Amino acid sequence: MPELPEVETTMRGMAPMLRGETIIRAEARRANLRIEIPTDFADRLTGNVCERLTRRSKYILLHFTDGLVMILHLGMSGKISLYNKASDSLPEPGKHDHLIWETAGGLMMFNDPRRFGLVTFTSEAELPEHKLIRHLGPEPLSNQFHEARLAAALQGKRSPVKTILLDQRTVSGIGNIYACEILWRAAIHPKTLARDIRAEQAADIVTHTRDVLCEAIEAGGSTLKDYAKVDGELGYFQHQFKVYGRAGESCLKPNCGDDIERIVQSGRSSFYCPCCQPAPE
DNA sequence: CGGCCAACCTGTGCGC
DNA sequence: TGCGCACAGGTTGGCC
Repeated sequence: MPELPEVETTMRGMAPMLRGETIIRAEARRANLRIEIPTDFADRLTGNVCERLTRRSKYILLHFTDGLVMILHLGMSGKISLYNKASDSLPEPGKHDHLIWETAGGLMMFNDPRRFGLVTFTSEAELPEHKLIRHLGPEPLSNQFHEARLAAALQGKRSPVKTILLDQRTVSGIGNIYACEILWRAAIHPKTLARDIRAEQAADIVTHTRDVLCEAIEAGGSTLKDYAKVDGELGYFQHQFKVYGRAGESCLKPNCGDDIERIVQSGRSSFYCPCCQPAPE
């Protein structure tokens, strides 16, 4: 489900309830998600103090004072629910609430119907070389992601440019929705072969990647304000997409208005404007 | 190595 | 109302 902006928003939403707080109770309500849930899930967390939260690509990282790092991925359908003990009524966990952890002031649940999400542990020292982390490419909002780097990744590749953007080794955190949004903004057809992308187009992709992700994070941040008062469900927020999911509707570029089309590329939907993003020969 | 596809799961919405 | 199918925002292992 969530791509970088949703994961960032989720992490920011969790932080106030967790930062500097001791986990007083934790529970794993099933043995596995996409991978096995550590059997010592509750033991490793209980009594531990969460020092800070960070995000790497689509992974949320909880850093504890004893050097433990909890790696959380929301998969396709993962959500975090937050409950403030002072103001919210605490619910009974439902069918898809797989993980629960609690501080003095709050309770959090990880809900994931499709179970493509995961939770695992590592240590601060081993984190950079962790199997799930080490292959990840640059963060799209960091200065490690730039035109030359993208151009190098596109160089000579026969895959469509969209496939390269979805490859987390190229740049980490872009998913199907934002790949569509980026290519629409950059006026590049999703089927364009990576090797045919010109230098200025690569530069456009970098710019539009930053813009669209930043705008979405801002939109998520404003959603968060509404959540602050009530029982919160993090991991999903309504953002206005310009092209994703708009098949048959009008292109929103000024003076265009052509109908958005949907095609399938390696099993995933791509949405594009046939006028603004002309097909490669 | 490059590139494609199935597989992992459940839920939802649609056409008949 | 029920049934079957298509589809959903991620990742990875296996195959050619």
